[in-house]
Amino acid sequence: MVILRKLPKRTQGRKRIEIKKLENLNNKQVTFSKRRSGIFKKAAELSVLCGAEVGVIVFSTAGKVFCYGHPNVETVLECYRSGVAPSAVSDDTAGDQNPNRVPMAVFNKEYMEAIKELEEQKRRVVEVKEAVRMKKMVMGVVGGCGERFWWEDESVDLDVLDVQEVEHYLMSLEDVRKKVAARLHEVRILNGTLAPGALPPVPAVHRLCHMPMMTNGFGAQGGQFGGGYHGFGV
Amino acid sequence: MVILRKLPKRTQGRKRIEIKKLENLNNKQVTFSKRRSGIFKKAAELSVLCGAEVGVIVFSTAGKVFCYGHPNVETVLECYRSGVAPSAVSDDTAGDQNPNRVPMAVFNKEYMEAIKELEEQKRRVVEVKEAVRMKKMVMGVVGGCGERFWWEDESVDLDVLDVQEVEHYLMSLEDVRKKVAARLHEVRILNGTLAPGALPPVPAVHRLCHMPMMTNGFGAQGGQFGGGYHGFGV
DNA sequence: GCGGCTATTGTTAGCGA
DNA sequence: ATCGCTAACAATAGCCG
Repeated sequence: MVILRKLPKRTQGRKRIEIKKLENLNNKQVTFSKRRSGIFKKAAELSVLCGAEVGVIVFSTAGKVFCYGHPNVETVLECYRSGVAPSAVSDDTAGDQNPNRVPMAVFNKEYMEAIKELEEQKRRVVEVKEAVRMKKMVMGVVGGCGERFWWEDESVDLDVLDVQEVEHYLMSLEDVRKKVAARLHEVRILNGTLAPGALPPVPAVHRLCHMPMMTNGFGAQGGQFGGGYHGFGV
Repeated sequence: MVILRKLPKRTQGRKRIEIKKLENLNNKQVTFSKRRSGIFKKAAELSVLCGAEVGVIVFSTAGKVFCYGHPNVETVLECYRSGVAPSAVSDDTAGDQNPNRVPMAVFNKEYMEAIKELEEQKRRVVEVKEAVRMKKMVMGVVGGCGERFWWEDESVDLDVLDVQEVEHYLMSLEDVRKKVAARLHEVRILNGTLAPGALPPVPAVHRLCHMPMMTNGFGAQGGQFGGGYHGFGV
């Protein structure tokens, strides 16, 4: 006969806590991390279950920002500011919902965006030129890719890539970054511009307020989920 | 002796559901309402427990907007947009954390803007093409660029290589990498490939900010929370 | 639409590595 | 800071008003 002995509890298990400021720093950080991802998960589920657009922004006391958004944070924020529902812009998965859902509005919205974009292009010409120059330079270290940066290639479509491919893509990106970083270091040293430890000043080259569009590659059109989650670290 | 009889179950209780688009309209609406308030409550708890600033925006498929924010939505959004850390101004509970975060906020703001711009380069290539095509169609005339776009012309001066430009692209590259990493993380979370509590592969974040508050409550029992919640139809 | 009701699933506090 | 574990707690699916 097998004797079953009650094993001593390995943990106390969850305990109820009051909803008040956590004083213990470590505890607070752990809780922040767990609950934050919990909220993001909930947000993702809500967007999938109900076809809702969701945007979540969280600032930690340490000053870090975390955000989640479906289809992506910027789109949701922009829609909030403009008062235009994201669904009117691109999402069309809800065909069963409201078939005659103001197609005109959709058209108008896209049209407006197209016009805006076109106008932006003019101002962007200068920047593109700079990009071309950069390409020439970077190709020296990265290896020629023809007329464009390889990451600008249309064939690079995140939606189609499976996880492994994305991982590879990631590593490649990191690799390129390192190479460029190395190249930059060389240039700076040669120029005597190098300032140890100093963060590079960002030229106020790009200042445009580009209207977020649903064509975003990180959005979710491809799969059943969309949504982007990211934080910005220094 | 008291005889306990098992009463017939009054309800089936909760049932597990798949996280996929709810087809039943009524069901979807109910779920949307319940889960939405659930998220708001979670957000409120997070802000109280961890002193975090949280902003949540939700669009229903019907086009209604609901939001919650601590201290309030606008503040959080403004913070996000500007990259300014309110915590540096008002709340100082985190003084032990990161004394030198204010100057970074300024840097981050410009950095973010620059990054956003580059992030869209890939998409823009396609858009530029379309824009040019549109122009041709609409105007019926075009200043011939041959097979290439004017901005691809070799005559573009390559001699001037500004270090700042290199730095800019370097940072942009890094960000692209982060974005991809974030996307991968998202896919993994939704696929269940990643543990629920897992954090993004990216050293997530930074943008500084912080500043508590809150006004109403959704889960705000006892007026312990502040935070603002409101929705408005479109 | 909202709120109440369970039975059940899902989340997470506390601990350790 | 993240990860796994586990028991306890909290959210909620499906119903009924």
